[in-house]
Amino acid sequence: MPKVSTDAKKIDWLLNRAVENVYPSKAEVKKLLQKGERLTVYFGIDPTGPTLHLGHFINFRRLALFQELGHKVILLIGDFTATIGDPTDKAAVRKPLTREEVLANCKLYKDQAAQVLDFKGSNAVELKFNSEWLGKMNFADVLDLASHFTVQQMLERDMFQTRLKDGKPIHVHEFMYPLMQGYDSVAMDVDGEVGGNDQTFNMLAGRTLMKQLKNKDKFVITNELLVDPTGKKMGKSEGNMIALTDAPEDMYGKVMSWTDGMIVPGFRLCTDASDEEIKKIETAMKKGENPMTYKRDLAKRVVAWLVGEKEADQAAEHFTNVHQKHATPDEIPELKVKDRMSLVDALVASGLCSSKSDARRQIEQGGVKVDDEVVKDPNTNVRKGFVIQKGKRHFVKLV
RNA sequence: GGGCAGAUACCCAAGCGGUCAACGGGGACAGACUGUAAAUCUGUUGGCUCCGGCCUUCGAAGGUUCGAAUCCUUCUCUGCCCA
Repeated sequence: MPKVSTDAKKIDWLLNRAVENVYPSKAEVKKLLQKGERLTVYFGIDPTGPTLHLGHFINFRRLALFQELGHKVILLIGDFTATIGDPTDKAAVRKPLTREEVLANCKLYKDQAAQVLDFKGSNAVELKFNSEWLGKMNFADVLDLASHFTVQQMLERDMFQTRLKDGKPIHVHEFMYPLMQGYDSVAMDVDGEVGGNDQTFNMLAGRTLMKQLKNKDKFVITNELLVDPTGKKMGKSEGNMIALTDAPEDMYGKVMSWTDGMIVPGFRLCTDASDEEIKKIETAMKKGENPMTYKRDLAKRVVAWLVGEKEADQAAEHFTNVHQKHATPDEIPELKVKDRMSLVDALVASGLCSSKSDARRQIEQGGVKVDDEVVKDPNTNVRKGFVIQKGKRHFVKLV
């Protein structure tokens, strides 16, 4: 049995760094952690996509620290839940995945998570699947679970309210999701859970069930979400959420494309920078210092964290060359061609443009370069050896 | 079960017999500018084209009409109200 540490600094970090809320309260959880008893904490992943992303890793950071302190950490794969479809944060119903899809997605998670969590040793992170208990429940069990909540409680959720207001459908099975997630806590008999702020409702359902079924006060720590504080752009644009399978240059680039307002939250959520350091950055930018410098620093740290130092350096260099100096990148995608073909066809064949019409438009608007020269005639022909560029950052070489 | 509304491009959302490939917003792409792929401004955003046009789209299938996203019928799905 690993020894449990009560390191004040670490506990402080756990409860404050990038934390949105702590239930029942920071003070109580702090007291609990200071007792030095070994606790069980978990984080649930909804296996709807094939890869983990930055959002998961933000939670892993907190888990890793729990692990470091000697607590038992469970990584739960919501393989059962994913077949139902989680309504969280979606205006519409998410379509359920098939079992096969879910299992395929799960496959790589462990490897990806191993980047920051320890799956070996005496205090290894335990991987669990909620189909283990949820798959065994019968209708009577489900009814019993459901009896612990009221429809009004379910409807409290923001997004249900929104949908009601907008006249959008709310399906009955969507009420089941918090129940299932809540029951996970009971089945694993955990002491606490961490998760994104957007999961608060589901996690609190677990608290309710835990109290009623096991008379246990499960704690919940919710993370800040990585969004622009002005709320302007990020809410829905998870499009530039960084996936673990992204190339390091892409990760770097995605951070650079975050709005300036995300720099400070980014440091708080994704780096080990001390609070003082972050404060300094904040004031410096307020005084008018170029945010780009800090964003580049952040981008590099994020890549280093997710992939490695070396890759981070390379990604930074790549960015300087391609985006700031506008140099042609060293490695550009290649397209095999017979000999000569029309520029339009080449653009479509390489995937740079989605259709011939699109290609023509791009050319006519001056968005296409061949061997560094803007080409405005859509009837231009190209042949082997030419480098075609669309916009600032899309290249293809004909070979 | 009854009544009433609705289904439009990637998303939201106008249009309600011809001038509709379909207003506007978001997103995306491009251009200018810059501090970067930020912000701002501008343009583009169904497909094909011998650049004359041609073809396919407005929940589905039929119908009326010289002509339909627009009118009619049936069907599917959704919301609201009543029971």
